[in-house]
Formats: sequence, C-alpha cells, structure tokens
Amino acid sequence: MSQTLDTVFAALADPTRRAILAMLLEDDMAVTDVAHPFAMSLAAISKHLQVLAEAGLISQEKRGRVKWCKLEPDALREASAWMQGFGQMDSLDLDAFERFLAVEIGMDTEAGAETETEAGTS
Amino acid sequence: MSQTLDTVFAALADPTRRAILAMLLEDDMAVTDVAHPFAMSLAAISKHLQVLAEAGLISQEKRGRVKWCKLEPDALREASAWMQGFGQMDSLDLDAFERFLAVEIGMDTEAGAETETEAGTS
DNA sequence: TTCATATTCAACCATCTGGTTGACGTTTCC
DNA sequence: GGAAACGTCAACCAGATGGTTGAATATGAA
Repeated sequence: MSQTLDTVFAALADPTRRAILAMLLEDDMAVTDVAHPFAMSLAAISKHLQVLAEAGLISQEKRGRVKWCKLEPDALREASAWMQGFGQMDSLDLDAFERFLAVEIGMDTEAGAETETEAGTS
Repeated sequence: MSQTLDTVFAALADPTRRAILAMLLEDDMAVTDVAHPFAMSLAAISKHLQVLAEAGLISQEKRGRVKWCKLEPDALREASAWMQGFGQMDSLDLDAFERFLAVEIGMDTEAGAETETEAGTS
C-alpha cells in the first residue's frame, strides 16, 4: 500500500520527471518527443518514463512503432491526499492518522509497543 | 527554487521519514524519543532528521543536551500545492504551468528559448 | 571529578540512481 | 528487400542513499 507513496514521491523527487509530467499535462506524447527538449540521451528519458510508469503516474501504450505516454493523475491525487493530512493538521484526527502511518511501515508508535502484535512466531 | 521540491519529495519518499513526520504531528520530540519505536540505530535516525530538516519539513532546536524536533508544515504545503496543480488539471492554466516547470529545471519545452537563465552558482 | 545521557561524527559498506554508449528488435517507408 | 525511425536492453560508471559501528562531544547529575 505505502509502497505506492514510496515510488510516487521518489518519482516526483527528480526535476526531469516533474518536467515530463508537466509536458504530458498538455498532451499525450511519444517517447522521442518527450525526450526532445532535454539535453540527455533517449535511453535516459526512457528510464525516467519507466520510473513514472511504475509509480503509476503515467501509462504507456504502443501503437505501431510509437509508444504513447499519458498522464495518470490518480496516483498524484493519492499522494496529494497524504500530504493534505499534514497541510490541514489543525482539523485532523491525529490519533487515527498516526495509527495509519504506524501500520504503513509496520512500526509501533511508542504506546503499547510490547503487545504481541507480531504473534505469528508461535 | 525547485531544489525545495527536489529535497521535499526525496525526503517524503522514505517510509521511515514519513512515519517520523506523523509522530511529530502529535508532539515535538527529542531525537532519542523519535528513534525509540524504530528498529534502527540512533545515528540512522539522526541522519533521517537531518534530511527532514534540510528539506524544511522539520526544525530542530537544542535546549540543554536535548535537541527538540518540530514539524514545519509549510514545506509540505508548498509541495502539496505543486501536486494540486496536477490533481485539478481540468481547471488549470496549462501554458503557465508548463512555463513554470520549464523554468524550474532550466529546460526548453519545444519552443526555442536560448535564454541563459542562470549563471550557475551551484 | 566522575559518570551517565543525548547526539553527532567518521569511516565503512551494500545498494540504488541517473547518466552514458553501443547493440538490438520492430515497424514503417521507398 | 533494405534503410531509417522508434524505443529498449545491457554493460558500465560516478555519486547518492541508507544503514552499520565505534569514537567523540556536550550537557546534566551525583
């Protein structure tokens, strides 16, 4: 579940990839056209597009010899929703939010840490 | 400018750091207390906190021998605002947004502009 | 002073990342 | 068929990242 957030935020951390997203905002594009404005090899852009696709931020569809790239805003909305939790922290259910995050990485947040939550060993 | 987005998104890409933010949402904490729920060394947590501080997501203040960590939601709001641009792409000024991104990474989006934007200080 | 607590620093390690180049498989066009 | 365009793959490289351990630095308490 939270692996999505890992990959989405990691994908967004690179300025080249953010710029690609901005370009795709305007229109679907072929890989070569995406690569055109950048001072780097086509292979590098191809890798960036794979990172974006694995994060679910774009989708790719091959038609003929051209692979079309399309923005998929849903993954962004998910990450954005996560951040909204912090942005609007005033009116947030902090306990519930923390429990959510605790589950997210499988940690215990201080209280009741010694409960046999990992009872799987028996 | 966009180095902020780079560092903020990179900081958010790690689940440990997101969990730390969630903990700080509840209350300010000392480094040792932040580290307590995690199965990793104090030094590792100290590094994570430095990453968060450099991204502006938290601030740290030393009182006595204890260093207190405090959530700074502003940096999150900034990144969140960036993402909102995609989430609400329907009602967005695409041209303006693309120009913003183009400047952000110093690239040209198709339309030629050999403007030497920055005499690199970096 | 001496000891314990709180935190960082430095060196080290394995792995990931972002880039390169060159070769390769497809698809289109002449 | 053969050449060009589209895109990926594989190998390689330098540097960043996330973790470790052990020593070092403050500060507080006895």
